[in-house]
Amino acid sequence: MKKTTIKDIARELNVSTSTVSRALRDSYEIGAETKQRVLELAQRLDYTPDPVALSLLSSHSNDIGVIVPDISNPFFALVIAGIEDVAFAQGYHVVIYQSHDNYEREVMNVRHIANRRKDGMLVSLATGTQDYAHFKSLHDQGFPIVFFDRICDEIDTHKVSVDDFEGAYQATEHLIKQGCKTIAHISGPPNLLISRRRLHGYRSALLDYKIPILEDIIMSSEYNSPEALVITRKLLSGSVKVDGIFASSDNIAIGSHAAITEAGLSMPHDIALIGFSDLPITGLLNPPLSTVAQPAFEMGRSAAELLINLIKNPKNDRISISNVLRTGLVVRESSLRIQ
Amino acid sequence: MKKTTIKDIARELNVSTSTVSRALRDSYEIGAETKQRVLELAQRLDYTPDPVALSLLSSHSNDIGVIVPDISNPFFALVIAGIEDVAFAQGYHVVIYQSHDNYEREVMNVRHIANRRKDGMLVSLATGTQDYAHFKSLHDQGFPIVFFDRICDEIDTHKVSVDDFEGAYQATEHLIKQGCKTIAHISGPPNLLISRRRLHGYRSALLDYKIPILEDIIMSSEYNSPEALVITRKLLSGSVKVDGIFASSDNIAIGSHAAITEAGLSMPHDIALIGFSDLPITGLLNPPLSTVAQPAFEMGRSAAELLINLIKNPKNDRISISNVLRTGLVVRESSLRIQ
DNA sequence: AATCTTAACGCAAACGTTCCCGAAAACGAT
DNA sequence: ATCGTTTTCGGGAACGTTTGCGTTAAGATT
Repeated sequence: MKKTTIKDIARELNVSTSTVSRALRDSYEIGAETKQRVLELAQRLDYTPDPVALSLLSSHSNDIGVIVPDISNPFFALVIAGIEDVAFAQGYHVVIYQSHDNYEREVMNVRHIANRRKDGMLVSLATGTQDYAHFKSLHDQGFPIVFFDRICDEIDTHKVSVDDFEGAYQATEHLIKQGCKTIAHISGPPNLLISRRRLHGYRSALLDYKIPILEDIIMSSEYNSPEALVITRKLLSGSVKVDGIFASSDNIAIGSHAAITEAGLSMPHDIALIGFSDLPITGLLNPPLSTVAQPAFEMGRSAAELLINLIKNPKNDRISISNVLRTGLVVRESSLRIQ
Repeated sequence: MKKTTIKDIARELNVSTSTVSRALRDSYEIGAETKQRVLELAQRLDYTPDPVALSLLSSHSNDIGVIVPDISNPFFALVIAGIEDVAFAQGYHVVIYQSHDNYEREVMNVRHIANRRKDGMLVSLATGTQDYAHFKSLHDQGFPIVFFDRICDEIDTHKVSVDDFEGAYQATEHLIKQGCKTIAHISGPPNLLISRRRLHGYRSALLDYKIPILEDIIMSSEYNSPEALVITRKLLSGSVKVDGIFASSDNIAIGSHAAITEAGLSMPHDIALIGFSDLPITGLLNPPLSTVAQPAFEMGRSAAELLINLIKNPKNDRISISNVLRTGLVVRESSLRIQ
């Protein structure tokens, strides 16, 4: 029971493969009767064109690659859902790759995507990536690339992100307005642009409200809960007594949440806590976690739209669009002191 | 700056493509000097063989496909990590597909995998799947398939799962030993084998301990938190007062956790709660969630090993291995009444 | 010197398609 | 009857590889 090919149909009908090919594509230069017979037999034999052969011939595959650090992060899972939403509608298939925040893996993923003739790629950078040559060379050859969330300034292509500065500013400002006097920040890895921008927003808010910035209570963690738990323990056992924490992501905030509870402190009374992203679980914590909503699904949609546009109009190479999505403050009990 | 092919090398060196091909594969029938020159130029031109052409020729791709309902479920993310672990080491690349618990999507994914000449596939079934024809026909043609976690009895191939019955039995028994008298169960979708097996374990435990089974407090939910939250609300507002809940998965338990907290009830005092899977977040909840540990990573490893073995030895078609992994009870505060 | 090995390489088919060029009928028009 | 037009189709190259088989020239064997 081998897969039926165009040749099988041709042989059976005593016509050439070119005729079959044309008939299947409903070409005008094939007679109505022949067309009919081909279509019928193709139907009966359950013929589907071979994507690999097509790929070899045309140098494209109708699938797009997506590289994310980690699919278990619900934020990325949601972005991917958004990507699939528009890609699917446009007939593209999306192939997911994980870098595991590892530079070498990212390079391998990029190679795989290019070698397999994917039509384009969407990428959110790995924490470890400092060198962008693997993207640069492809981009210079005209390969469509769009960055999202964890973007970089070094490559001139379309990007979609949120206003990290603004979101961080609002979160910090919110804590200030709730009466917090000593607000700590647990940042992400410093080489990630989003980490720096959120840190910047935090600093600016404190500055604007004339609150002294204490470097001792600005810590850094990877974007995951277990490490954030450890870091927060360290923060809480430090010499400075904090009454508010702005975490650079929800995963970090979840770790902090556990550390605060563990230390027997109450939220928001002893410490007000706010995260970043609005992951689905945050509302289910006890107390529910305040956060900055990030339109993950929409980000995926936008990135996919930009990419597909890039694929279909390679000429538009010149102008690079940077789509900056708006964030929204989501206040829940973990930071709500004043009703 | 096109990709360099074997032809480019051949032309440059005034040899035939076959010579280049053989030289690159270090064939004995190529002279030492020629081999040297080819290797050198290939190096300099950064030649890499085209996987698509190879695929067309040899009918395999060195990729394996993985279909899961939802990558944002940390359990599946962990399984995939396990799969990647062994696949990577054996030179295979894993391509991830999501069925979104939708039958049609699953069928599409299967088609895509078969059409792209993937070497094999690993699948955890979608909730909606009742018909297995799309797997059956491929399997009959000798295509390597291994099921994991959400397996089905209808297809005779390798499978990896945990002892759902045993895990559920232990969880229920644990609640009984903690003094719970009225234990509810929130099950998963009934057409999933794992749901039925866990339900069965629950029933058996109650039976063995001579506790009456109340059908009114056996509810069913999809495997996600938001729906479980709603279902649990309904359970709590019912006429039967429960003092223990065994949830069929951690995602369900997280929803129940939120509902219990929301209702002003305390865990484990008013209600003892236990889930299934031991997702990373469960330990960070307040109070921490008891659960049944499921060796997700190991499950992925085992499934991948079975699949790769199947790929490399197509003859072993006959005997189908069912690897049943052991579960482990993880007792945390949400169910710990007796110290 | 005639024949046999062996080493070293080229030809061409094959994988499944598409598509550019013809080319053979059929048909009117002159 | 001759000549352009359509209409309808086939041949073959191309995409990038691998591989079975044929070929050539040198060296070894008798």
